[in-house]
Amino acid sequence: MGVDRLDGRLIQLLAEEPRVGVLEASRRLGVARGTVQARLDRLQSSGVIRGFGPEVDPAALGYPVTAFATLEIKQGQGQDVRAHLATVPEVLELHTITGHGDMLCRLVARSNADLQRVIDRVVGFAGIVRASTAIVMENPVPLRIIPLVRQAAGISQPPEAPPAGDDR
Amino acid sequence: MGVDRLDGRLIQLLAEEPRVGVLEASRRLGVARGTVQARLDRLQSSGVIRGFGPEVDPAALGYPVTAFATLEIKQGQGQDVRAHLATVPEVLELHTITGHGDMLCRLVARSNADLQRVIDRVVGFAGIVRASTAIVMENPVPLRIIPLVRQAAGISQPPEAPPAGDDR
DNA sequence: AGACCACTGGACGGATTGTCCAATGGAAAT
DNA sequence: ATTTCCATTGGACAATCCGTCCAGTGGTCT
Repeated sequence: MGVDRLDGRLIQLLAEEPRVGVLEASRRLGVARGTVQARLDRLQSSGVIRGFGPEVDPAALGYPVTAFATLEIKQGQGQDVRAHLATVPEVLELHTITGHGDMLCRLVARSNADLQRVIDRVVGFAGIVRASTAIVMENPVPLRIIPLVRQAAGISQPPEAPPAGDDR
Repeated sequence: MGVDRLDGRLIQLLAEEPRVGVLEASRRLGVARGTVQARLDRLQSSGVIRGFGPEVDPAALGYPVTAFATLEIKQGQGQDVRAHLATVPEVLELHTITGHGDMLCRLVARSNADLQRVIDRVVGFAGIVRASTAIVMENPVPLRIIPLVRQAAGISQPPEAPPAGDDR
């Protein structure tokens, strides 16, 4: 039910060079094309790989400001608040977290000033008791999954950060 | 610099059905193939579309628990802490946020018990003064970008929840 | 008017895809 | 040890798509 090394290497390859097709992948991995196709089908049908949708950069769309808002919800208003937040385009994701009816959402805005507008729209809804916002300044580690895939597949982590002489 | 309606529709189409090729997309959108190719090239070179990497589900890899941890960093230890967190596979993303040397990171773990191990590894590093963790219970709005793309492209939002008048 | 640019519709060869097949290998079960 | 099961291999096939040219058209800006 997990992923083995070949799966791991395949996912890694696809992540690094999404353009490679099944045929090219089979050459890179040193296995038959049919094997790669079978693995890919299995990875997708088993849900490990959800899909290959385009990764859009909010900043390039004109929304360079990202922020995380913690919302305190009034008891019993959860459903309504979720529905409300789902209608706000600037809300990129929403989680319910441990705590007294708390939620955490990721927001984007055109500018710091615009963020105020977004927040007003987000919290301008009955059921939201309080909100605290944290603006993102830097993103040292962008959303990634490869290191986890490698670990799950039993592939040793790449010598990226480790200082000393790397490739030689 | 932005995206127009055609760009928006193209991105939306690619997000809904990643399998469609350039040719099929041109048919769906009602434009010439060359146009789609030109738009795609522009969207990618301009950075709006970063790529088409596989979307991997951590849960399917055996990491069904997600959590957000807010870390308070000791002055001047930022770089070291970042390097440290970057080596932890379970750290899916890391942000520096407003506040006194605060950071916010997304973690995953094999179980609630395993989360303790992950947190210990994360905070087990000089420079991290304090950490508070919030476990994700539900994810009402999974990471999405289409609504924002539609807004940026000037496409009216889909009539999903609100059947009649918008927000009134 | 002229220049510029995006889009169109078409063409080309090369490459890839989805889908079959039989044969091989190893591992688990009997 | 023998059988069974399954993943992998290497090959084949037609159909399709890709990357890349091209000339013609329409709209827009100078």
